[in-house]
Amino acid sequence: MGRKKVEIKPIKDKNSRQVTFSKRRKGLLKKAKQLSILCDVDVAVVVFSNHGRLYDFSSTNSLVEIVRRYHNHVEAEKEISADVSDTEHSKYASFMTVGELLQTVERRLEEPDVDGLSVTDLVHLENQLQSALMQARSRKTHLMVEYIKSLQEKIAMMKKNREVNGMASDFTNLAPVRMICGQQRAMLNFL
Amino acid sequence: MGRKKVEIKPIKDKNSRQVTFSKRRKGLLKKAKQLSILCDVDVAVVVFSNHGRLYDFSSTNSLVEIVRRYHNHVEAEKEISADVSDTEHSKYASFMTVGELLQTVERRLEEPDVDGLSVTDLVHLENQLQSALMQARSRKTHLMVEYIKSLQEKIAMMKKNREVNGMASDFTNLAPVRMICGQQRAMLNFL
DNA sequence: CACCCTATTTATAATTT
DNA sequence: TAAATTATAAATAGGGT
Repeated sequence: MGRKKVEIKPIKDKNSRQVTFSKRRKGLLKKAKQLSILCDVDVAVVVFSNHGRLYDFSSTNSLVEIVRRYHNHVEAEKEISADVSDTEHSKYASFMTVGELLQTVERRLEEPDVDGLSVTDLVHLENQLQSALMQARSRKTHLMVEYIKSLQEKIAMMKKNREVNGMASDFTNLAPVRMICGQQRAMLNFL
Repeated sequence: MGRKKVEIKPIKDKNSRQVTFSKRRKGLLKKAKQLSILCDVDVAVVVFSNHGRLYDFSSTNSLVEIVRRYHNHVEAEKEISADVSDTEHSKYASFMTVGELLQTVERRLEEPDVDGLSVTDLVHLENQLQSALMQARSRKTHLMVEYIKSLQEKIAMMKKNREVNGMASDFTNLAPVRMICGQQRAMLNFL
């Protein structure tokens, strides 16, 4: 809607792209606000300029709230049938290790290219780093669970030895050692 | 842009509100797509109808990705000065317990009101439930850490007793029991 | 509801300042 | 280089099916 019809394809000219971005971004956020008011619904819009700047609108106080609802929605729809950690693991198993990742980053940052890294490159790197974070998040629960298991085993062995030696123990009436496994573990990961 | 100018205020008539919602939602998502293509930027839009249906657009594969970037952005801007778990705790300390919450929900759901709960009520309940989830999330790390500590203490005591009785032990050369505290704990919560 | 129709308003591309 | 203007394209309100 302007002096002439424009095709919806990437605008090459850097300058007019910036102008269009500014105008249409403003328009989009305005429309979002109108929709939320007119129809009494929750709307969130997030825009990342390719220079990393963030523009957003949210009908509720914080966008985080809508994001949470989105997550709930998505999570609720994917069956919680399988072990969450296993799912996550297979999903991210093919990514680089954190070590490899850091090496890649360092290598890239040393490249003496004209303008350094392209936006596309940076986006790719960011995604790789994010994947590594996902791995870490998944492994957190795994490691804690394993550590707990090893401690439980130690205790079991010590108790056994003690019994063999026929000694009274103050520890037998402590709360029973519950194993953490399966569903419980999936729950921990989910949280 | 229609037969007459409309004020931007909640549409009372249920029917025309639904029609407007449908039209403008479609328009908003279209604009979002155009912006992302024309200006080569990442855009995400999320709309929740007040009947809980979700409509969204994302320029990348998954909206989750943009959400992650949003979180990164926000997290990067708030100083990570204080202990994460303490921050979360104080932030949600005043909310109801999960038990109280469930009672409230049950009570509300039994109300024989005209149309049951109002949208506003449901949104409020949802937020309360979400807050409870946040509490749970924060407590997960806390509980696991406490459990680990108790196991470590048990082991320490057993070792001590054993030494008093002058008995040789296979366990003294096991990996030393490391305490999880402070920064490590904040890190676990963050992940 | 999900379309069509079309008078009008709104958004915005090109142009000027 | 950005801000204001203007001519035109696009979105959509209200009405019908």
